[in-house]
Amino acid sequence: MNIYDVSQKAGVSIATVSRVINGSSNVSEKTRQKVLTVMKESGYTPNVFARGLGLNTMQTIGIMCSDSSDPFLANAVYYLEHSLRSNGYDSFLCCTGQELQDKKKYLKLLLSKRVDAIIMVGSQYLETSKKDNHYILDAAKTIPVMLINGYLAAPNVFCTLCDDYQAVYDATGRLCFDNRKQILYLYNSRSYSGQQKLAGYKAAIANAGLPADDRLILHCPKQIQEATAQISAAVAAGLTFDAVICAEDSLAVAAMKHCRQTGKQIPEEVSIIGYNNSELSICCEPELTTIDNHVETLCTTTVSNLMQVLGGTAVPGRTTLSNDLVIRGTTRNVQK
Amino acid sequence: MNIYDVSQKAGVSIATVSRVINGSSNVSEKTRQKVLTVMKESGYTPNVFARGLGLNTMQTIGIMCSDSSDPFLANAVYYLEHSLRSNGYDSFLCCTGQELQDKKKYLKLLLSKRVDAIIMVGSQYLETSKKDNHYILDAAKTIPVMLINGYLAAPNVFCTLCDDYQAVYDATGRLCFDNRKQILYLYNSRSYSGQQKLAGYKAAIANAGLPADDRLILHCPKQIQEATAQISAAVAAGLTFDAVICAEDSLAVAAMKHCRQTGKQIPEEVSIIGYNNSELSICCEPELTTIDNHVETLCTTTVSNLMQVLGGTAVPGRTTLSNDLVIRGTTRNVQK
DNA sequence: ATAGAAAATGAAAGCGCTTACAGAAAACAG
DNA sequence: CTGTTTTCTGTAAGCGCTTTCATTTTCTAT
Repeated sequence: MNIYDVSQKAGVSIATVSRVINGSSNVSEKTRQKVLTVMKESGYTPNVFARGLGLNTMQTIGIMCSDSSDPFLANAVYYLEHSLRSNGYDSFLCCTGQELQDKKKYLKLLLSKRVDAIIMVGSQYLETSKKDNHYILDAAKTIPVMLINGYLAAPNVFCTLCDDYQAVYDATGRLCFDNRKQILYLYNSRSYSGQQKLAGYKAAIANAGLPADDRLILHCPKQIQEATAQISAAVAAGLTFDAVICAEDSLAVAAMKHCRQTGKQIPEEVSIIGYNNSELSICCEPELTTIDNHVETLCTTTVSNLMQVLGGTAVPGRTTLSNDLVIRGTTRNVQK
Repeated sequence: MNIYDVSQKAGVSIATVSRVINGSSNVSEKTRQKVLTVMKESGYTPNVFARGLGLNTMQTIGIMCSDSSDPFLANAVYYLEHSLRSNGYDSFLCCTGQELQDKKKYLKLLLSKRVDAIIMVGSQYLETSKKDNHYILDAAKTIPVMLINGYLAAPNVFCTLCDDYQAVYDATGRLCFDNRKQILYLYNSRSYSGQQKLAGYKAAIANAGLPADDRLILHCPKQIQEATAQISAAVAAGLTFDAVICAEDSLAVAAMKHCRQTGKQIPEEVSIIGYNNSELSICCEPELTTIDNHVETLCTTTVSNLMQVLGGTAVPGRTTLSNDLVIRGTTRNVQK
């Protein structure tokens, strides 16, 4: 069943059928109805390939995500897909992993599939070396690139970020206000947003008049068990702390495990703050105080920006959204 | 840059270039190299639309998944994508949600995109009413449909399942062996695999000579907090138990929360077993004994079956894999 | 060398759709 | 009822690729 068959059944030319399919206004109402009826009755679906060949667009957006088993990213992908769909676009998901080479490969793949734009979710897509970001700029020469939680100033690249600096600054400030003196900072990624978070931490420490102590800044693996071991090793080597702020909820869970294993009471002796307000944060006991970065808003904003870009409307290169601190059971004020 | 340009630069006809692209054997080595060089130098990529038009295939598999934020499904999607990719196929992911209408819509969408096959991951795709599964059979008339964790006997439908019945039977048996007498069963989904699990539970209970008590079978929401509330409500209404076996890890976490809130010691007073061996299971304290259903194997097996189907090799309609019980800290033998 | 078989190549006809252009029908004014 | 617009419809030329079929080149065995 192709457009020709439809045109025959409806007694018109294929051009007219095509016009009906594409909603062209140059079709009389009577003809339109006739064609629509035939299409419905015969269950006709236009061939996407032929359509793509003619229009050179597939109404499809490529989504790149480093790891869909990361809860934050999985959620983001979910919201992105839905938001795109409700705007009439389909999506093409790639789970790229962390390797630069793979990212390049998948990006090329998406370009070869002729997607209309690319959304990269996760700051993992920004390499520390500027030269390594070149593959993104290359893609942006062809189609718009949307970056979630990363920032790259370049033409045709549009970024949506949450204000990680401010969020960590505020959260750390709260720990200081609660009279914590040795605030441990756990992080996993050195990405753009990772740097922002760290900067927020440092600024808050300085602002509270606490000494800057690099031993309190600990890089951890993402996996809970490994991270727990890392913390325990640091403690065995002399590290002490009375609060922890983490760049990810999973690290906060690791910190909680460590505390439980070593008998430190939460929140009496140690306050802990996570990041992402993920499912993990309400699995623990006590439940985790954490920073909510509003994944859904992040995603819908990105898609709405993208729609504007595709529609030819100008959009700022960077859109920043704010976060909230969700207070639960792992933080408490201590009397000095 | 199209195939014509390449053919000109290489001094051959477009037919020859096409043969090189498609790895046809009827090209002399010298010509092949010449063409390959030109393609590389000019960065040429074949246009997928034109290619699809000619070949009527896109080398793309549609993946349907009800909710990519579910850790089990997210993992599955990840493994599926990778496995497909390494077999030269791209994938097209749809997060359909639970609504039958949406599932139908997305399935239609995938068909209209001319995917070469469809993988449905999660038993959510099998409705209790047989008529509601008709949309799957319709799709199977056109392209192969692979079902993960669901079973539907139909031509061109191929199912990969883990042996949920046996897994729950064994796990429940172990609780019996540990002298537990009131084994609570928590489940969320009434899907095919959900039914299998429940049947395994009932059979084990019967086999151990314990009385069948429907009050011990509790349907819970998936969300941890809601599930916890549900359990607490049942307990307030008179429910007692000394062991819990769950159809999902999240329900086990909920059970643990309930126990902690009501002061029941795990595993001294209550044993708990989860399902999926997800990240959740090592977040809790003590860590959760759980059933590992080997997502990765499930996915690679499915893809490998699919490749055979696409290659024209016969494949059984059902492939069943076995599970393992991973013993951690939430189970213990009690002396009677 | 040469007939015959095998391998390599090219010309051209689609694949199903969009769209520029031209022509027909309808609408309108006088 | 004619001449002029305006609206609608059809014809045909692509879009970039695959593939059949015919043709040319190369190889093999005599």
